[in-house]
Amino acid sequence: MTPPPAPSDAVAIELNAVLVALTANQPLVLTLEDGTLLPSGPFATEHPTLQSGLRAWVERQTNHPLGYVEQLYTFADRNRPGSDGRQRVVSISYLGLTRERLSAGARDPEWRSWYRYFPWEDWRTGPAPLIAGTILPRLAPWVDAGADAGNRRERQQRVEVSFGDGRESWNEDLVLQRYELLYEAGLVPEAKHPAADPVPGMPMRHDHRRILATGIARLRAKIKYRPVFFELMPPEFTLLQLQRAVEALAGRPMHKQNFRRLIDAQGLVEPTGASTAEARGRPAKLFRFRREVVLERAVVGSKLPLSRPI
Amino acid sequence: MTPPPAPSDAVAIELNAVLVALTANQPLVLTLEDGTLLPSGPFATEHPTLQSGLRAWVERQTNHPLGYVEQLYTFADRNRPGSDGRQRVVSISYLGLTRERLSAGARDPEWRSWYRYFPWEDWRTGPAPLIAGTILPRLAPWVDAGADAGNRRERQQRVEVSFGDGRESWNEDLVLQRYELLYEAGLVPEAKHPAADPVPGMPMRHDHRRILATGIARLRAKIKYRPVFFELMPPEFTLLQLQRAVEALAGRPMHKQNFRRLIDAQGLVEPTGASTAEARGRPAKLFRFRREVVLERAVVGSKLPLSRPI
DNA sequence: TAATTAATACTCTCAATGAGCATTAATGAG
DNA sequence: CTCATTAATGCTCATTGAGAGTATTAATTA
Repeated sequence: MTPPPAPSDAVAIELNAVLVALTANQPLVLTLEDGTLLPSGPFATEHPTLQSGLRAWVERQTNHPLGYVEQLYTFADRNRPGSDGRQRVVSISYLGLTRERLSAGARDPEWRSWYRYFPWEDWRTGPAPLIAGTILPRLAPWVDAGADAGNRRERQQRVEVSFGDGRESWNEDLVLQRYELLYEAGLVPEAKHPAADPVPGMPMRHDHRRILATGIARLRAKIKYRPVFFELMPPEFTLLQLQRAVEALAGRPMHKQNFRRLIDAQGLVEPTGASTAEARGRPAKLFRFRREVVLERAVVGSKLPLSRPI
Repeated sequence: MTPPPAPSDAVAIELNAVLVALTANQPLVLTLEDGTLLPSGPFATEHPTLQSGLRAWVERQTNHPLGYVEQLYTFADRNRPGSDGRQRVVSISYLGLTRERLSAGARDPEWRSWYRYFPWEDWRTGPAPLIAGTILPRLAPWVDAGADAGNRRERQQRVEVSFGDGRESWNEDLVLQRYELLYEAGLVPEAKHPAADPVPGMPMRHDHRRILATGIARLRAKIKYRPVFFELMPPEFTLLQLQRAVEALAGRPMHKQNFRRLIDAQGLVEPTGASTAEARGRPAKLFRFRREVVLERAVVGSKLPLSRPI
């Protein structure tokens, strides 16, 4: 029962990073090689911890501090191609939020909107037409191709939960489930037996688009109970800019008055006193985040009918 | 910018498991070596994925299927003792839920209540007296020993967020934060410079108590939006047994009527028709879970002021 | 038949959420 | 100077869910 840990066969540790920034209301992710790869590199042994290794490596590359880092997932499911099959790759992926972007217009590395990879995830101007127009019709034959009635029912249910009906009942957190569904149905080029005519959305090499989906899903879930979007904003910003930023991440439009009510109720920001003089109309007041509240906001809501302890 | 992945120096992959079961309203965790270790073992290269490796290994040991598996965290922060310092250990930890327990009364492996390791986490019969009686008084000097006023304020805030005032405002999800706070304050034996007289609660070797805290925290958070406690219950159970099970995990008492209202509203269970004939009074009806709803229940609630997409 | 245990039936309050309508404020273009 | 333009506010309203409490009914066994 207690097998003493022994060295495995040859193993390479690889770090993958989903680095997110925001510019002009677009959620950006750092990519390499013409947008086909996420930044990744070997884990250098001189670093005491994985996070410090990642942080050092990213900051050296981008010349900007990494505001927030969070581990995403560890995969160990593939072998290094070209090796004799015993060289296993363990890839540990991270989500990182950063405020500034690298040299603009660079070709490699390049910041790209994540909606280029997941066009069906952008519901900011209403339901993504891609879903009702293309995805649901393409998924229908896959549902019908289920082995038996039970399998078909299960597939149907998965489609409904992930994509809804294409017009309402959209859950923006299910980014990974949606990608995996399309993968299984062979509708993305990365699939094992891809359809000749995949669904729109740029693919990536290896499992990098899957890792990106994991990162987006994690971030979308996180902003609901922790104000991590702090790390993506400039030091001063208007409330409308903040709203647009959250909308860019969540992929959904928000109700302006309610958004302000919420931000206000949580005491997340304070006015700097200054205003913008952007365009024609009334200038917007500038705000900054109140760093102090970050700690307080560790509180989360519960969905269980708790009793007050006696 | 794109360093080609290369094999690291010698690396050993180790799997750690937090295996949870429930008996007699106690949340149990599988331990080894007189309760000082979590089950762990090397990652065998013949397994295609990490999860299948863990699953196979656990099921071989316990002769019971593993109902639910979830990755917890990957640590790579220590070196194998006795090696030349280049042999790095990457430990990947998992949470697993299982329905049945291994041979009862066995000494090793042994199922133990997790509240032996974290006695302050059990608020089922009211605030854990340990907190107001011992922990808060012992943390006070640590707060006062902060380097400067700002540091002291930050420490004070961390104590308040993690432990509340010891009587109310308890957030049961912050298991890991609380353990880490005690660790930093030197109040657990595992700390780097432990106090001569640590706080009650059984320690573990290496960082295993930390991993256990991570698992408990994850499970407590999860049951609020996904009915994973399915996997811990016998095939048939009464609603009161179910309530006691959830209370055991959450470490808090619940309001009976509201608990039933919630279970009912979600359509999680259906009556089997049978009843128990346990003790004196009215027998309780037996229920079973409706497996069908697991998929549907992927829906989560949002805390952002979303607008209905146009 | 009474004690015992489990299960129900309701009610009430409070806070949060999603939504809508209307109005005020401060600019720059002309 | 005034007017279109953009941003910000002020309110109201309905609905829902959570937390809590009181009282009553049901089915057993000692």
